[in-house]
Amino acid sequence: MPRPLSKKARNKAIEASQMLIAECGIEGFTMDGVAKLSGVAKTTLYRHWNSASELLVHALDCQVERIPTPDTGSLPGDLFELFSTMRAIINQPGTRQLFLEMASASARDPELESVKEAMVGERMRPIREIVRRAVERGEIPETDLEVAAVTVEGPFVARMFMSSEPLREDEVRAYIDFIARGLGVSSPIHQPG
Amino acid sequence: MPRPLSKKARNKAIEASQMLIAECGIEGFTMDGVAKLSGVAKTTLYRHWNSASELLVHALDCQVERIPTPDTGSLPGDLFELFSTMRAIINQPGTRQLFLEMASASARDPELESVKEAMVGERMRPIREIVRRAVERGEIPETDLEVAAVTVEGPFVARMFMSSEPLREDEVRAYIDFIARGLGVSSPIHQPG
Amino acid sequence: MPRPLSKKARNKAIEASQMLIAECGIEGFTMDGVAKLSGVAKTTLYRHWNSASELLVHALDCQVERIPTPDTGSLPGDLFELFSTMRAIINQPGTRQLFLEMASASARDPELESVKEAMVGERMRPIREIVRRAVERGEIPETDLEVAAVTVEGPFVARMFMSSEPLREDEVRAYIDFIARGLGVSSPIHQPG
Amino acid sequence: MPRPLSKKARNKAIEASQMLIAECGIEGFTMDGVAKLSGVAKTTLYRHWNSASELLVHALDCQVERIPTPDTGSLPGDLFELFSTMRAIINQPGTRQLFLEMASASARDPELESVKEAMVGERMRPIREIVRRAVERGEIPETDLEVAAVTVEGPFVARMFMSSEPLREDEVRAYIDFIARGLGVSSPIHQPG
DNA sequence: TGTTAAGCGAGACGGTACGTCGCGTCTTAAT
DNA sequence: ATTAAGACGCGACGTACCGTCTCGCTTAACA
Repeated sequence: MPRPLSKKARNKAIEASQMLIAECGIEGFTMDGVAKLSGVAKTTLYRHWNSASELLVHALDCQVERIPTPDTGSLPGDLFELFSTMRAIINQPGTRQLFLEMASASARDPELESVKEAMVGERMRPIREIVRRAVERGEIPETDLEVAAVTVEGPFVARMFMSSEPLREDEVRAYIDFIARGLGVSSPIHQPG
Repeated sequence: MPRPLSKKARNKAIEASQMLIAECGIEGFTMDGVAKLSGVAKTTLYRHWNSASELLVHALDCQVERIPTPDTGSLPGDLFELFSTMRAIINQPGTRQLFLEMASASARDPELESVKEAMVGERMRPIREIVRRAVERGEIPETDLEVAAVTVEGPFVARMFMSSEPLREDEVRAYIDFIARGLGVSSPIHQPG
Repeated sequence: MPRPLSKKARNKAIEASQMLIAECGIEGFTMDGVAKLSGVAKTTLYRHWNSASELLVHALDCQVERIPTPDTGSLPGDLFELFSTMRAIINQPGTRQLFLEMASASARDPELESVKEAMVGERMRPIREIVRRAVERGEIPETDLEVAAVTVEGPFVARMFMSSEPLREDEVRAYIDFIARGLGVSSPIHQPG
Repeated sequence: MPRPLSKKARNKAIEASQMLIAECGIEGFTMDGVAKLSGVAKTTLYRHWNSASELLVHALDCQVERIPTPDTGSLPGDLFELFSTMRAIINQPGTRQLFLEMASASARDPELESVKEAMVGERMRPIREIVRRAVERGEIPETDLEVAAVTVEGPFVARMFMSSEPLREDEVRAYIDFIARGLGVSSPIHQPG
């Protein structure tokens, strides 16, 4: 019966958060700052998000684009398509920070686990889908989808985790070659030179 | 010309820092905390390190475990050996969190980047060595060592990133199977079915 | 033409206010608290009273106990009777605190002055009456009733102000002896020694 | 060994508090306000005083002058002297508030009890002294000093408690007459018109 | 006997102050 | 002259009430 949490306040807050992050970096992100910049009262911010880092994560999350699941008919094709998109996104400023931020925040605060779950799930959904279809097509042997998803995304996650350098296309190709072989796919796409 | 900065204070501070990190995580690391725990005055801490994160970095840096590089004669054997050690380390309570926090902290604070680099590098060194030897033995075709290291590490990093469940041995085996195939190894240690 | 402000809500609010004050003191009195405890919406509270202190005042005002004026035929007898009742009230847990908080709150907030006036007035009325009758009986010389009331009340107020110890009966007797002499009464009820 | 709480900060804070109270009333007294006005950090304020009301009480306390103990040779004389001074002080703005504030604060917070004790004790010391000397001189019969002090100050405390009107000289005279008779002193000072 | 304007519950909202925590600097006394 | 101890200015944190607002729902007086 009462008013629901207003989308207006919510959006103003998120927008202000993103502006603040853009201007001052993650370091400069502040609840007081967001409140002042957005015109949304601090109290209200805390009504919508439980902590500063929760809003931070959310604001970053909203900046990251959704990835469509490609369907080229072959596993390597799908992977190449997917990771090309992914590469563009990962190389956007802030994306890497989002993932790392979120990972550590959720490790610290169990309440954030579900948020992370959703975010990670959303990002990893296409991979699972691609692998599932490849199995259905008989392109690769039956596998535990979960393990497969982890192995497929593995190199990308590791790369992101370890280096802040932008991901190059040739790296993507190399990873896909590797993954395809690992999954036992018949014809890798590898096109040298 | 007066007394130089004392090593005693320095060591007490580092030790206390490590204890604090172990107990409370990176989040719980505090100059006041270190001062109180170590008995070294805050003034002194700032004389030795210029900021909180500098000391944090240093303390973590001193803590990076040297993982011995196994040498069983076969790539899968080496990997299994290595990741068994790794698994023990990763499954220690707090390790996962430390890694994740490290990651996000370093994304925020460029000063931390160097330590993360060191921690990551230390983990990567044995992998590079193992792959290099496998190539020398003719067990696998020539590869870019850097890419290989990332692909090998990949599933483990991704697993750690995604799930807080302890890593099981059978998962390690599955990942190694996958990696071995991905690297083009002739005879994997373990055939499914 | 529409519906008038409902007495039901009004009464629930007042009752809840009194409960809140009884439990948490004036300090603990809160519009949110009253709303929650009474089930009356904050909106409604503000429709009935213009501010928190207005409701507080009203609730306290409704609570002022009517102390019966004793009539034993002698001034000391009347006083003893009156202050025995008073003693019982003052020694109730919370009463002292309520009075003191009332006093300071009214010093801060002029809106509360009127309630305090009411509370004080109600306490003074029997005293004035008792003294008036004593004068009529010729028991004591003519006096300014206002001054007399203050002097009679004096020791009890001061006692309450200074000490949180419960008021003992022998103290009451001592004060009454003193007061009776001060008022010039012929035969005190109680000779020391 | 470390720096003691600095008197400079302390004094600046008290002064600012008094200015704030003078300008905005007790209602307008605020820790943030004091911090801003004084240039003393809020943290430091809380290092010196445990709460806003503790500083408030202290600041008010510092505004109240110390009362010298008169020694005219007779009880009524001493009382008249004392209460004339007292009257001047009580009629100063803030004094009444101080007493009431302090009383309720100490009733609420046991930690303040000692502060109140000190303040009240300081104020009541002259009364006890005066009565003690009157007993020594044989001017009045032996009495329990504590009870005597309460009865003497009674009317004044009650007056202060009950009314915010300034205390008039004729009231003081009336109270002293009353007190003198109550204590059984031989020759009241009463000088009609 | 509807109609309808107001009362009502729930609680979100913009504010302001609270009291706490960590940072990095400073001051003091004691080695 | 370095140290231990810790006070200091700063500024963010997350919480508590305030008094206002916006919702649907209910209800009593009028038409």
